[in-house]
Amino acid sequence: MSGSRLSPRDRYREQTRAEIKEIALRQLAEGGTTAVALTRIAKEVGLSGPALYRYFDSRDALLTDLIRDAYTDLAAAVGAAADALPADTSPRARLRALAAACRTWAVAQPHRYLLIEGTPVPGYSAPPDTLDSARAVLGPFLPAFAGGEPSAAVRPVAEQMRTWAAGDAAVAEWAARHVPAGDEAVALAGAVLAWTGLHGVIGLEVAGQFAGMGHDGATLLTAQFDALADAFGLR
Amino acid sequence: MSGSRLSPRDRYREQTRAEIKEIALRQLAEGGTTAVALTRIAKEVGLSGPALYRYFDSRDALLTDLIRDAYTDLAAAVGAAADALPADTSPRARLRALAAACRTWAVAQPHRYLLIEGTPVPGYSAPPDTLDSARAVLGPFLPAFAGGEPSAAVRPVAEQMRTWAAGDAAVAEWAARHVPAGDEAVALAGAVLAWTGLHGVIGLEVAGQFAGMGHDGATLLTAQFDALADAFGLR
DNA sequence: AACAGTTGCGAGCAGTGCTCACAGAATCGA
DNA sequence: TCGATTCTGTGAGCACTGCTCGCAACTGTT
Repeated sequence: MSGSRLSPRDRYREQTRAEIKEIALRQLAEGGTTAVALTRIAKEVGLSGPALYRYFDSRDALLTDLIRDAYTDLAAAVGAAADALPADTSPRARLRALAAACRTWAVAQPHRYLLIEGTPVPGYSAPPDTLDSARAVLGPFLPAFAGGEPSAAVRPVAEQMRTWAAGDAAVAEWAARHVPAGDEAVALAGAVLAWTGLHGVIGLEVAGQFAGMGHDGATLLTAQFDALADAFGLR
Repeated sequence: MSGSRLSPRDRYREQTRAEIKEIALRQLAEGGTTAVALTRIAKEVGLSGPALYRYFDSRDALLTDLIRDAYTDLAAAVGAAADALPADTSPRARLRALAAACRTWAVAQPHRYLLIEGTPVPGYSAPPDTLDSARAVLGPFLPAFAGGEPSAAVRPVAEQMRTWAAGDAAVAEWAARHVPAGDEAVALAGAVLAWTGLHGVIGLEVAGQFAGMGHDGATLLTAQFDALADAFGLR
């Protein structure tokens, strides 16, 4: 109970865990989810098969850890982009910047984006903190929509958000932390539409669907978000 | 060389091929792509392991066939929805109807949507006719944007489409078939944005990301497409 | 020095995709 | 009708996967 916060044994343990995850990440980048093979990881790290199970309960546990890491990493990237903006940035410019940050992160490491937002792994069940992570990513988008005046097109969504926030305390608290009172429903609607807009462009681009076509994700994204800003009457 | 268009042998062959695909589809629905196991398919169809390779060159060949089927099926659904519309349908209503048809198809069989638009299978390379299939799905969207007047937000996309169509004859021909001359660039921009809009909502919904949240895909989709119609000045 | 906890290994099980050599049946040509 | 060719199916086998078990060794503490 005295002094040392981490025994040397635990230190070593964390180190090899990190090494395992690093190799797994490389395999993921090279061949997708199914290419993450415990046996090959073990061989590469200098261990032999079953020894890996001393560090991860199962292959799914490893992947879950990678998913969690990817989420927090993406949230950090978006958060950093938000913090880098001057205080007087227009909502429209803010949306553009955040969306671009999101896309840049995803395009730089497609496999990690596919890991968190792509096809769910066959049997896997999402870790409970996934919702929190998703909220952490979308949080910086919320204030951009505060004070927005939704057009007729997106007003039904805002209406739906109102009943959602009323029923889900965690969501209401999350919205309240980013947005002045009264604007929650509109901001939530904006965030959700930003989410789908992001995924629409990034998801297709990352999956390689734009390959050989004459359009790139960047202009599509800014167009999408400019249109979204228009729909919310943002300057 | 006379009469019969299909020898009894070929008939039987096509029949078992269909049976194999049917079972594969069921396995896909139950456990995702990785759950499609040739061995179990063989057992279920009453054959023994290697016999399946008389009908499909490899597991990838089977999946490719399923992908092709899903694409043509989706294209047929969208096409049918387009044909069912009265001639005087407004562009906005047309967009809504087509988007809804697309989503209905996807939500009814999520696994098949994930198969065509989800995470690419590890090593697999898309069949060359995938592009044609994607165009077949999006074709009915094109005429809705003819005569549209793109706002500043989406104008850059239209500009990009112009150079794209100029460089890709197949795309130009495809656009010309659905839209009067002169409107190609705008219509292409609309179609591509419709594509990303569709995938943004449907992809997330089908992947189960909306589970436990207070919003449903239908209102999100119509909102997205209403906003898109606004961005193109459609009535 | 003795004890417990941790870490690692080898063998083994069940499952996967896939290849091979071989046997039987269906089909076609003479 | 007979013979040859093609097609279809089988069992054995290879290499790989995730994962479990029992046993040995090594570490840190008492």
